[in-house]
Formats: sequence, structure tokens, C-alpha cells
Amino acid sequence: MTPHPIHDINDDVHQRVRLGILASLSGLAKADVRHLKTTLDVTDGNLGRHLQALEEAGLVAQSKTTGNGRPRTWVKITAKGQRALRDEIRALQRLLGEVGALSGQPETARELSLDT
Amino acid sequence: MTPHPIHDINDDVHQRVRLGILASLSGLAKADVRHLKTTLDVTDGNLGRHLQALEEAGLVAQSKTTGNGRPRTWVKITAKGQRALRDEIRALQRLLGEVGALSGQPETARELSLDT
DNA sequence: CGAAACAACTCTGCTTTACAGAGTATCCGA
DNA sequence: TCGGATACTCTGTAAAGCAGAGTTGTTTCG
Repeated sequence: MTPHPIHDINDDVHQRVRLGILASLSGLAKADVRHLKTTLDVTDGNLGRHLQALEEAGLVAQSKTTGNGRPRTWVKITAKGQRALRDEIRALQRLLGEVGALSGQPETARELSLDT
Repeated sequence: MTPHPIHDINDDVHQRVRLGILASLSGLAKADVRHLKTTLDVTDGNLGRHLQALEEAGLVAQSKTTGNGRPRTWVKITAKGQRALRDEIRALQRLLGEVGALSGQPETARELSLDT
């Protein structure tokens, strides 16, 4: 029996804020932490914690610039992060593929038990 | 500014096992608890806890049959549950819509900061 | 050079959650 | 009536989210 798609879901990725971060980063070379904070509307410490977790998982990388202008922290998604995000999307697509509700109502209302 | 799609994500729904339950139920009239347990491969108590949470949120409803055959608990998704699942899918689609990685690589590698 | 402003990290405490495992009640068939 | 199965409940543990305060370092302005 094929394992259910929910087991392909990566807990490091599958979380509101984390998904938001990765999705935001996925099309960019890099983004300013301030930018993430305002677009995702999360608190300072909270964002920092998530970025730390993502970095520990190797999904994003941070770099700092200082000099002219303000001190700034840049975040970029890593190749591993891109892969993880893509896998997450695939898993969700497979998981939600069984949802007929996308287009309409349940075509034939079946019932399912173990010993049918 | 438009609020980011991550805020449309419902924490009652957006969770590995919960998502699996709702997706499994969405096309069915009702399903046996045993069936959910084996397909999702979760422990007894864990599944019970999730079903309880979903029921408290009004997203699923349970009913019991007894009589001939084994005692059996049936779970069905409610209209509210269908709606919540559909909203979740929509939110994910919007969230992941910005991911160019679906088809290919980032077209133009931009960088984004607050004051550009 | 010193003070204020700002960015970003860290730390702390609170609350919620997941999860496994043990125990328990109910109901069936033999 | 006993054994087995189903499913619920309870408990303890570990992890996670989150907000807010405090800290450090940097830039800009007087």
C-alpha cells in the first residue's frame, strides 16, 4: 500500500510563517529581513525564530551588509530550500488531489470502511 | 496593502494529520475511524485527539453504529468543514502562486528590500 | 565626540500542540 | 460469560508558536 502523502510533508516547511517566508523568497535573489517582517506581518522575535529554524535546517542562508545606509540582514533561499518547497508543493498537490471539492460536490457519495 | 495569504490559513485545518483527515473525507459520505487510522497511519489516541479538535471546530461530525457487526464510529465532514478545506486550498494556491519554482527557475533574480 | 534612532538578535515566559502509551468502557462472537 | 476488538480518555513529555523586553551594534545628527 502506498504511504499516504501526509508523510511527505516536511514539518520544517509546513507551517504558516515558514511557508510564507519560503514562498516569498523563492522568486528572489535575496530579501531584506525588514521586508519579510512587513509583508508577512509578524513580530520581530517571531520572525527571527523562524529564520533561525529555517537556517538550522539549511533551507535559507543569511548574510549581512553594513556600510552606507543602515545595517541590513539579507535572507536567501538555498537550493535545499527550493527543493524542500517544491517537495512540499508536490505533497500538497497529491494530498489535495483527492479532494473533489475543488470543482464541485462529491459526485457519488460513497462510504468507506475497513472491511468493505 | 493586501494582507498576506498566510493570514487566511486556518490553524485548525493547516496541520499534517488534520489536512489528511479532511482531504480523505472530502469525497466521501462518511468513513470508518479504523479506515482513517490505517490510511493515515497514526496512533489511536493521536487520531482521536485530532478528530476531537476537528469536531470542536465543527469541521467533522461523528456518529456511531452498533448492532450487527462490530461497533463502529463513522466520521463525516460537515459543510463547514468542506468550506474550511476549500478556503485552505485557495489560501495555499494564492500563497504558492508566487512560487515560480512550480515550472522553472527564477526568471529574473531580483532582490527586495524595504526602501527600493 | 556624544546622543538619539534604528536594525536585528537573544532571552524569557506563556500557551498551545502533537504524540505515544497506558488504562478503561463497550460491544461483539464463540 | 469469557476473550477479543474497538475506540475513547487520560497523562506525561517534548516541541513549537508567539509576544514582549532587553541587548548589542551601527548609523546619523547635533
